[in-house]
Amino acid sequence: MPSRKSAEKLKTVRPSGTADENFFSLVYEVTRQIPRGRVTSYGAIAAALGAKSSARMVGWAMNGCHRIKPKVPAHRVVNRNGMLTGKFHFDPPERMEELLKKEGVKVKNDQVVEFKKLFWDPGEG
DNA sequence: ACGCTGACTATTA
DNA sequence: CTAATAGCCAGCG
Repeated sequence: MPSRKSAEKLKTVRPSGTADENFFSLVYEVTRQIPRGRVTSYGAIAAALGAKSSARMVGWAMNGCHRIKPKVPAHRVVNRNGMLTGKFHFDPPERMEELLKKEGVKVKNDQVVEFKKLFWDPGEG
């Protein structure tokens, strides 16, 4: 069973009943559903999971995105302004906008162009 | 165990 | 308009 799901094992799991690993898994899942050439925000994902107030946790979950099995397009996740705030967390920081541009998303000054138009809501998928 | 930090967001000044 | 503050919750010293 638990073969790869341990992706977010970076914390030992807490039986307290708080965020738990489920939240992390959901974040990764939703992030994977982002269509190519589209982007979304941390808050949108958090809200889709019922934790709109915990947008930070989404960002924190992204911390382990690179070690997950199915690659997670974290580059498609930006802040609510469309700014690539997490670009510095990528292997090479330039990788984020590089991938976005490759998918057809224009990036200017670390910010997604026409972000409002390219925005994808997890609930619509 | 306490406190700071952080890939966020909304509100208030 | 911009700047500062509060709320969120998990990880680390």
